[in-house]
Amino acid sequence: MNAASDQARKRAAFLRAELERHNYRYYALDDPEASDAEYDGMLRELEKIESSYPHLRTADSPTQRVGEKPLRQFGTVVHSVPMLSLLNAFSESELAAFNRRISDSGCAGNIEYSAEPKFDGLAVSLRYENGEFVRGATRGDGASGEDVTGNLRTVRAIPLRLRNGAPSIFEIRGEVLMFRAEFEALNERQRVNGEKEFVNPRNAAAGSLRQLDPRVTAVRPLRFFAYGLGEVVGSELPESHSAVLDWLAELGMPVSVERAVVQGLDGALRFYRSMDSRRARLAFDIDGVVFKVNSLARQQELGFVARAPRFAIAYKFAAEEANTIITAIDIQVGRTGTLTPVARLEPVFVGGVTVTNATLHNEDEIRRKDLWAGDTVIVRRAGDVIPEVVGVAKAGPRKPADQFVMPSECPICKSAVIRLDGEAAARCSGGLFCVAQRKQALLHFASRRAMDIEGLGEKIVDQLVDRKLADSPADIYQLRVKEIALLDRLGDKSAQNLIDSINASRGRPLSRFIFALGIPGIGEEAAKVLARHFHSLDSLLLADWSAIAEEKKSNQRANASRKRRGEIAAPQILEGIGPELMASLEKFLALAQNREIIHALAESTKPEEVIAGTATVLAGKTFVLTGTLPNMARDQAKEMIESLGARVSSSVSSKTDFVLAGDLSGGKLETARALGVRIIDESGFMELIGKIRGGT
DNA sequence: GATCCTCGAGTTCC
DNA sequence: CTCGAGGATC
Repeated sequence: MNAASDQARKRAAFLRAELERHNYRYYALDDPEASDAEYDGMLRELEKIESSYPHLRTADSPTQRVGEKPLRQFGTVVHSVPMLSLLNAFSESELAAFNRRISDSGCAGNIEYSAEPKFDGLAVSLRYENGEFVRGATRGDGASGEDVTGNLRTVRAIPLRLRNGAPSIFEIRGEVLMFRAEFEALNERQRVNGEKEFVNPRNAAAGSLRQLDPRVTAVRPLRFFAYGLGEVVGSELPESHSAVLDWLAELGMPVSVERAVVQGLDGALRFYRSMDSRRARLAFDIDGVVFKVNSLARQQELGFVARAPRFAIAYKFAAEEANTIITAIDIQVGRTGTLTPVARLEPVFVGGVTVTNATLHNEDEIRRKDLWAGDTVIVRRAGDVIPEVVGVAKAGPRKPADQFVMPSECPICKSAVIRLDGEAAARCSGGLFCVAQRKQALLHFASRRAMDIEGLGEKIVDQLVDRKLADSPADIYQLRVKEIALLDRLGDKSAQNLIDSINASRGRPLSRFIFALGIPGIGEEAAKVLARHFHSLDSLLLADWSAIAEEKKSNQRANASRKRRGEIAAPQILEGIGPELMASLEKFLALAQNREIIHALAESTKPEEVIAGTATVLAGKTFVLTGTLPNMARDQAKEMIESLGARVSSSVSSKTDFVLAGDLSGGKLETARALGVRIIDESGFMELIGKIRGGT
């Protein structure tokens, strides 16, 4: 090796070490030593050396952070140790309950917790082999995520090489996020370049990390903080979680300086309050704090529930509230003619998004909260998603016209508005005469759970109805490519796609067809019951409702006496369909207009009739689903359960046999725990059905 | 007649 | 997700 090359090698090694040291000071210690210009100077010098002596270029060189070639799509990484989710607490009493559960499991005195802020970013896993960063992945469903190594390589807060003493295999779990100030600056650049701005730092971080082109990620100001470990080979673990964090910091990982060790519930509450009050002054968004039992030995004893550790909890901050002005209270007309008042709001940024509309449910609700147009109101995002008007912060001018009055005629079709005694909702009496109801009926017909016609959304339905191309669902099947292609923003290609999906919807199961008709009170469940009972559309149309009502009554009486004698009850006729729903069916099916539509639809769609015969492996069991399952869609799970003869219900009660949980928190789980209902996760479910199938 | 359980309907934003 | 109302049950 010649002298020049040897010198270059030394210089390159020096520059690399210096650059990583500056990254460390900047991102991990928040104590920069070099100026940006000095840093850039060193980086350019290193690039020059590496281009003159390509063999000196190493994978962990800071020059490799600029971003590789764009990918077609991300690969999948199976996490060697699953990335779990956390139990949540939303109130002091829930946190106290968590603390009590830990004490009750045999822990005398105050429990020591490691406390950290809960970053509002994206969880990722970083894998280091012999100290070198080799792979990074998103959390995904916890079991496997997307391979975003190329993107994470560009994040300067993530060391490409750990300091000496790193275990041979070392997986670090942490959060990728964006600082608020850097997010603002990014948005400013986006604005200047005429590109789309991001709503909040979280979305910006998520969007940047999921870029297929790492060169884009490279110019986004992403940060990283570590908070835990995955797979570790080649080293003993420290005794406590706080020691793990200290260890990560020593190895050069950014770890939040806000971390602390607290004693017992009181200490935890103090930490929570202090973070809550300092929240606005932090450089980044947090949505709560996380407490973990500090002793790793105790953690191991406590183990896991479903997919969350029992030793940790996220105590979330109360939903953020904001004040804004109601500019107007409008009326929306639903599928069944329900008139729903909606508050139009002066756009306000709350809970991470800009809110402009909020439902006010009904007239009584408006009276109860005493809302007038022009009032300044408090808005929050209830249950994390749906905007809710909490109440009046300051009354507006309140001119007589500002008070909400439910109109006496439908704002769309001018038909009379009727509010039945004891009902909360006011309804337009126009039926299919009302354009709004016709449009909603079409949308419902095409919706995913009904006939599932992809591409037939609001925009298209509006135009089809306004241009008199379709009045009822039956007309959809008569549409021609030529007609659709004339609609705004639709060419021949999209028109053909729409026709294809309309054709694909022919022959759907009878239950979907019945549901799609949109008979008041007949939802998915009732539609299934009807399909199973009548088997065909013809027999449903011929049904003699008063006879069925009679038969049902006598069946119920017979069952009651069987029960008294301790016998097993016979299956109930049309279970869940009582007098009201029968009346609704009778009325709907008697209308000549509806019958015409149904006959025309039956002609073009030929719904698949139901052949009797049911599986019974899980007969009589009731399941409730909650959260997202790692490997199957909710609907899939539901179908599977039903095909095995069990029922899927939407809320947990003492009659529930199993709660199949994907996530680890939420009302359904709380109820299930309180009632002692068995909670299983996806793998538990697979085991269960395997066992039952195998055992019978 | 009361109570518990379930389902249906409406809803927001990206 | 939440509310309200219908249905089942005692």
